[in-house]
Amino acid sequence: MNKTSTLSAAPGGAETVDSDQIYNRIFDAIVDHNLAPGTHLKEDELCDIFGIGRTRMRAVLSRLAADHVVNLVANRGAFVAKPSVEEAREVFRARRVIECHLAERAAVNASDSIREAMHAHLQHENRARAAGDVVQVIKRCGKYHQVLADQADSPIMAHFVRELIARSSLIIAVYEAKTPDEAELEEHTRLTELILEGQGNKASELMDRHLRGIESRLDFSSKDDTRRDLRSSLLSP
Amino acid sequence: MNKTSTLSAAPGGAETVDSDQIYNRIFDAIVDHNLAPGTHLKEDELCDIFGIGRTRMRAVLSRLAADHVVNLVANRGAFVAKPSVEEAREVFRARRVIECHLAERAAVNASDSIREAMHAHLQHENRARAAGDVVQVIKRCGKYHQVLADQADSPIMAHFVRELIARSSLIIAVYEAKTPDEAELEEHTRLTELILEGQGNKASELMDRHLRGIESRLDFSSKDDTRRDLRSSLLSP
DNA sequence: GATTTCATAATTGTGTACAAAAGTAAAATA
DNA sequence: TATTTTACTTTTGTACACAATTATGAAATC
Repeated sequence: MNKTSTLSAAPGGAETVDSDQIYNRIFDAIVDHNLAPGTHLKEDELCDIFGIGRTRMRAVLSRLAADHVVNLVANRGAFVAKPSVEEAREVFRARRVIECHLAERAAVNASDSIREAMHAHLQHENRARAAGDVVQVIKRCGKYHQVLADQADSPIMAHFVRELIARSSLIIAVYEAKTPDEAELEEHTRLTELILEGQGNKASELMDRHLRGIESRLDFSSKDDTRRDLRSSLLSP
Repeated sequence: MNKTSTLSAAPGGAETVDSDQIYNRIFDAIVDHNLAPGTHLKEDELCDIFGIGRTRMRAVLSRLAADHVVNLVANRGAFVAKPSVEEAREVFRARRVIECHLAERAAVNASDSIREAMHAHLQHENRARAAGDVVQVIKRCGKYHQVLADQADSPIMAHFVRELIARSSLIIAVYEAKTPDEAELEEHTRLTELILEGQGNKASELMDRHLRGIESRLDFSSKDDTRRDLRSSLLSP
């Protein structure tokens, strides 16, 4: 009954919810396909859901807009972004440029901490696959690229990748891949091997093929929009 | 005496200033070194200067923070960013990755429109140099990279470059280059030639050397902060 | 004199009220 | 019936008031 409440310190004090949490909640909901592209994010509704005023919710929506996962339309409000075909191609082009570089760099700097982080993630990924949890598999696949980027010791490019992955998730939502795909997991495993072996060039090449593969499996045809209930999309997990 | 006022249309109507203009005004002031790194951007002061309320000014400052040219510190406000040495290195690393790719891509797609845009810009650059206008030369040098990025037909990466250039400008402000540099202009000319000749590889290589050159001329020593008056920094041009 | 304490001022944080714009649907018109 | 008009509702845009926090400087203490 108590929002996100970490129990308040002051006696009877009006606890305030962390804006960052709300931002992450919505960001994740979008990336995890719990909020369909095109969904109108009404301010009052969100304020009710999270128990904050419009001022702060507006700031959250601005941040999401800066990440390009939300569009702000003047006098109409915030909408979950709905990438165009051109935008989709651009996102994957940028990903190839940056992620190939980061894969190579991670390979050159291959260390125990990288090994640890990558293996930990691959375990999650395989576990989800073994359990047949399709939703989890999709989430983990996206996460793999983030984990890799974070290990390349290039925070600025890792930040770009974060945005590009989120946008990719929207692209996949709009232009749903024909095959949910098996090869993707294998490629993650192989790519991890190459990086840990310090094979920078090969890692970069595989990353390029991998990303082209994902892009080529997209289905660029018109789809009908599916709508969902805001409250259940955001409050369920 | 009348702020930014484009004379209002409605009779006696309270004209409203465009937030985008204000955003650009401050962004440019930062990039053009009219606003020193570390400067406290007080909300009330800015509101007085531009004649808008705090709500809108806050939105503008958030956008600048998303660009990483301004830092938002909780309960203390907005400050012009002051990049650390590590951040400086990261920015230039990212620039090399992205701009080398864009230079190559521009060369591959070399067209008349690219020739036109690049030559037009180089003229400005040389004119400023001929006139001995040091401030203008610095501005134009940064702009060159933006013009080039915009010609590579990769809007997402061009957008990343825009942010990186702005951050580079702050880096240069903090770790002022020893030599204002002559070679830089020459390299721009040579790079333009390579691109228009369709020599992608060589263009990419020269861009790499060019960016490393700029970075290597930075002076990473402690500097004292210089402060300036907000109003004169923002309203003069 | 240097440091701490405290009162006051300056500044940011956030909800809310009201204005402006856009959406909606019933009534009027062709 | 199809279209336009109009009144009404919903939603966003913005300023502002007040709360919370931080900065400042004078007085007190060592």
